[in-house]
Amino acid sequence: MDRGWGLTLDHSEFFANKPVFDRHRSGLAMFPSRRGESPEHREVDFFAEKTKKPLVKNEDSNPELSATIDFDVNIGLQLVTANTGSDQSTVDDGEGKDKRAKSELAQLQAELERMNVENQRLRGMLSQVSSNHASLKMHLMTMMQQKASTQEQEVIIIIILQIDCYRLMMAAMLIIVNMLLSQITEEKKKNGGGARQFLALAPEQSNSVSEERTVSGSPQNNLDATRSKRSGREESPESESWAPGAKRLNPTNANQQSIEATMRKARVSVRARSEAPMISDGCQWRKYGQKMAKGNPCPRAYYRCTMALGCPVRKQVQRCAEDQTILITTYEGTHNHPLPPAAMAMSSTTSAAASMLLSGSMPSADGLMNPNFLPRTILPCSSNMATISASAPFSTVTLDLTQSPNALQYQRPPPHFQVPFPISAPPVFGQPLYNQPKFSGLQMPKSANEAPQLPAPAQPSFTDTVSAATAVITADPNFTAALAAAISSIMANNGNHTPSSNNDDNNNS
DNA sequence: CGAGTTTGACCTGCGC
DNA sequence: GCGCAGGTCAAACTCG
Repeated sequence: MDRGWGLTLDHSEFFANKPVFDRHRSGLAMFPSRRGESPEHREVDFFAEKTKKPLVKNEDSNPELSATIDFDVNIGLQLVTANTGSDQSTVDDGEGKDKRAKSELAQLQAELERMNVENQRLRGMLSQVSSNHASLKMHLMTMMQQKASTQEQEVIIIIILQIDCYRLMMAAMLIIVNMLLSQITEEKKKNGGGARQFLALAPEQSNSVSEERTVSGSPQNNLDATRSKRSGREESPESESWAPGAKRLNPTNANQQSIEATMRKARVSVRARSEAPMISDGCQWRKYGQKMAKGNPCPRAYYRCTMALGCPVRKQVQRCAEDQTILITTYEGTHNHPLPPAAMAMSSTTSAAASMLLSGSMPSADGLMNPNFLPRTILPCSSNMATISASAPFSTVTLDLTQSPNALQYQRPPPHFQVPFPISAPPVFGQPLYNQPKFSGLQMPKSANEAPQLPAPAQPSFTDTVSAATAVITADPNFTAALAAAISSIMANNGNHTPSSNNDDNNNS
């Protein structure tokens, strides 16, 4: 069955005042599935109301600018990735299987062609957006420095930042298409059955494939069986999520556990400078072990979440061997309980990143999720800021928050490191940018009536300031989390068109 | 006394 | 099969 992938970037919702860390609300809101709407609503006019207005008075004189402003993007991909109709194939006889396999193959080929087309389109669009973005930005800055009033300057700053954000979101979409494309190509190479293997990765799918994989006596199963013998704790229902190798063959559990087994393999590593022994991420942790790791004089500490009984989330904390001021925190698993606001962003980031890896079908995702691709694609203008990388064999997404030289000077200096989570005021997408606490460095006015405090000569130049503000956004874990959550929402939407039945972690993140 | 930490032992996976 | 490294367990310990 086809499922609307919902890669529609609705302008009004994009600016809606919604927290972006709630995948049910904001994540989906950022990329709502609009299957019932008319085609014109599926189109994205990036700067429809905001920038087509004559905020820039002489835009007509700049063809590049006009081109940018009139840039329409239709990203309603209509990608077909689900296979609810073929779920019963595993119980069919051989002939039925053949027919079904051929049908699926044909479907995949058609899908591949469609995605190739979309991929090319998106690449072209991204290239055009990037190019136009640069010239528009330069043009705006020139204007601002020359003749704009202070109020216009304020508006221009916001426009510039929003343009940056749009561009980043578009890059993220391109990544998604690339990932799917890569997956399908890979599975096609492997031939027939692989298609369903890929499709089965999505949550709430039919159980046949996952069940097969779970039933097989994997080493993980043996491990868990052994552990269950050793410790009664692991046999509690809550603990089964942490022991993903299924002990029972209940189809739903088997499927869920198979997914969780994969999720468990996905890790999210956060690198941040901190003098504190552990970053404060809003969760309660209990240390359960410590080990000396090879090649690192600093011990690695093992923590598990104690906010709920049987919460499967664990984390490892270790200082970087090369630079011991850098604290590396690696998260694993998804919380099975409500989180305090302070913990939501990190949880959202980790679960979203895990979802990215999950839907990326590790082996085939290597080409796309290599350490260079994501940073350059998602954060082309701030590659030295927050970076995301994926590395084999542990499928780890790394958020590197350590290299944030100038821009982060504008943030408040953290006396005790804490990942900042102004949940009620998510950056970029929800509220006016100048209301964001992070923008204190910009010295923006609190309201439009106030005269903005222009940078004094002794302060950084305006160009620096805008770059800094942009960098702050992109380096902000909230932005990263928002972006990851958005991607994750799309992934989840792809695999499951009944959001109400989605994973529990959606409620928590 | 309960909750959290420490630490040595144990188990598993993996490379040789 | 063996040894190594990573990960986990659980008894002993500490602290409020």
